Parts: sequence; structure tokens; C-alpha cells
Amino acid sequence: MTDKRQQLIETAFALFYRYGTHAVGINEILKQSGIAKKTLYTHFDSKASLVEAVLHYRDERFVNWLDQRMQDSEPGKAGILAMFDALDDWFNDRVETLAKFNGCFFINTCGEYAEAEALPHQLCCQHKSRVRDLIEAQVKSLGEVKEPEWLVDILALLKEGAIVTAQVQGDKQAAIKARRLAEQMLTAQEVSQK
Amino acid sequence: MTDKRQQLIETAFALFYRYGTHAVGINEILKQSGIAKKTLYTHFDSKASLVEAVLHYRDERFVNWLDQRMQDSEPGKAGILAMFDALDDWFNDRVETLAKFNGCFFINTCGEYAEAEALPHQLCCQHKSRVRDLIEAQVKSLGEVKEPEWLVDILALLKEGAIVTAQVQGDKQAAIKARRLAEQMLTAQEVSQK
DNA sequence: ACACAGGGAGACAGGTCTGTCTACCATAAA
DNA sequence: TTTATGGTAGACAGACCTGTCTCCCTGTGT
Repeated sequence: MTDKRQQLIETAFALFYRYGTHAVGINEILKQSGIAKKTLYTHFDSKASLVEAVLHYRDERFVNWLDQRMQDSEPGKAGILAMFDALDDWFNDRVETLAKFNGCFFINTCGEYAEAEALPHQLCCQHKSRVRDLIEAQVKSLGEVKEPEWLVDILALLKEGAIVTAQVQGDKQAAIKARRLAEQMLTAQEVSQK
Repeated sequence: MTDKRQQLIETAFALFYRYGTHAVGINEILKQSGIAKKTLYTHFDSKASLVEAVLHYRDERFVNWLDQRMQDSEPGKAGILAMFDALDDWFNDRVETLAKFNGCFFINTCGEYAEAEALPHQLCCQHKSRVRDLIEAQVKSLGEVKEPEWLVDILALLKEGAIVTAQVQGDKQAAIKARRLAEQMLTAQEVSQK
């Protein structure tokens, strides 16, 4: 029962992530998952609510993965740099949990629902806030920082830049380049602290 | 004659930029532009070739605008910072040349054609290369730089990060934040140079 | 053994999409 | 005046979309 629902979400995610939500029809999802149309409509009101569920699913999966990777290192500088290492693994398809890299699902979806009022757009925004919270927690562990808010924003901005560069330009080294700058900033931070 | 063609491209761009290329139908473009379907198909083979033309149009328009803004300042540091100022104007809808800010048309379109083999994806990639070239020219004017390639990459990456942050999170200050970091980097560069 | 719920298969309605085609109307050159 | 040309208007075909509905099969609890 809930098994079918999950299966639908996962199949839909794989297709949406590859081809975009508008480009993929319900029938394609049904064909690939081998699930009947009736079953889909018992679990979801409409395609829009399936899209919504897929966004929730990916959000949880992605944030959990990233959080785990950051928790594996010491809080603070190491944790932040671990984020960029995690991104590097993602870009180069060394993470089984996430699908083959195709950019950020939320940035892509946001492009399809560009109006700020659209629900998918808002869900994407919420996802980015959750990721920002992970960074913020690490920055707080750094100790006294001149302008912590700005540092958090810049680190998040670097992350977004790396993702887009890796996808559009196909530059799989983007995370490493961003990591280097982050390291410089954090080192400068340490020095000025002493 | 070519007038109609241009009109179609501009109407199509306005709609594609707002709603995405897949979400907008040919008929909507025709209705808004008041042009007949037959005329469209004398100028373009298919919707795909219209999308292609729109990407070229936006590419030229955007690159020309950004280039102009950078040329208005002294080459080097000032030129680079002028780029971030230009972005700030764009994000906050102070540029008539570009439409109301809705993220980067190329990033959005790339999300819709996520596969690297897709032609639109490649055109988006080419656009980003052209923008990178603008940055590269400015970095060359800086004089001796330790690793100019890396600096160019990072500045481009900051630019992408600012655009995405401004769109998804709605943070209209993103360009200013990125500009601040760029300024710090370039100042550090100057100091180490002496 | 029997009733019943869950799901597979897919027909179907109603709408939209792209792309073609016909019919008609301008304007301007010959 | 006549004849191209380029445009408008829109019917139309054929495909595909979402969402509903019916029919049938299968497994499970009683």
C-alpha cells in the first residue's frame, strides 16, 4: 500500500530529475513503475500533488545525506569543508544515495515554476533554508566571528555557485575550487581571531 | 518581414522566461504577439528552433549589456566590481534592457533540458563561456596574479551563486554580498603583489 | 469456502499541444 | 489592371496530456 506510494515517488523523482517535471507525463511514470493509474490517483490528488511529494522526498533525502556528511567531521571549519567534499563526491557520481548528478533538483524545479507564488517554488526555497541552517550550525561552532550572518550567506552562495557551474558548464571540479576559497576564508578568520 | 520574426522572438522570450519553455505553448505566443501561425512556421522550422533563436537573442542581449557595464569602469578590479554592481541592478529591477528578474534564463532552461546532449543545454553552456571570457579579460588587466584561472573560475562561480540565491531564496542582496567577498579577494591580491 | 479490498489493465472523455493546410485580404511591382 | 507576395484567420489532423471509470484478477481474513 504505502509501498506503492513510495515506489511512485521514487520513479517520478528519477524522471523529473532527468527531464523536468513538465516534460514527464503521468503515463511515463506509470509505465516505468508498472503501477496502475488508479493506484496513483488513490495516493495523490493530481500530478501537482505528486510533484509536491517528490520535492518533500528529495528534500529529506538530500538534507539527511548532507547533514550526515557534515556530522562525520569536527564541528566548525572541518564540518564546513566536509560539505564541499560531499559536493565533490556528488558531482562526480560517487554517492549512491543521490541519483546521477544532474544539477540541483530544487534549482531546476524552481526554474520551471519561476513565479514566487507557485507552491513548488516555495518548497524549493524552504529546502535551501534547511541547507542554510546546516551551514549556520557549523559557523556557530567556529567561535567568535566578525559577521557570522554574512559568512553563512557566502558559504551558501558558494555552494549554489558550485552546483550550477558543475551542471551547466560541466565543470566537475567546481566543488574543489569553491572549497579552496572557503578554506582561505576560514583560515583568515582563525588568524584574525587570535 | 524580419520584423515579425523579431517580434516573435521577443514575445516568446518574455513568456519562456516567466513560465519556462515547456510550459508555454505556441498558441499562447501567437495570441500575445497577434501573429499568425503560418508566419511563425515560415520563420522557424519548429518550436525547438524558436527556442534556439530565443536563446541566441537573450545571449547577445545579456552579454552586450554586461560587457558595456564592465567597460564603463577601469579594467581590472573596478571592472570586476562593476559586474557585481550590474548584477545588483538586475536583481532589483533597475535595468530596462533585461526583463523583470526571474533568475538566469540559461540556468532555468538548462534545468529543463538537463541532459548534456540536448542542444539547449549546450547553448546555455556556451553563454556561460562567453560571460566567463568577459571576466577573464578583466582578470588579465589585474597584472600578475598567482593563479589567474582559478580566480576567473571563482568569480564566475560567485556570480552564479548570487543569481541562484537571488532567485530561489529571493535574496535581492545576494550581489552585494558576493561583491564584498570579491573585493576582499582582489584587495588581498593587490597586497600580495607588492 | 467466501467475501472483500487492493491493484493491474486500459478504455474513455475532454482538453491541449504541434504542425499543416486552405481561404482570404492586403500592398506593391509590372 | 493584373499578378505576386506576405500576412491574417482559423479549421484540422494526429498525438499526447490529465483524470475518471469499468472490468477483472488475486490475495487475505473470517
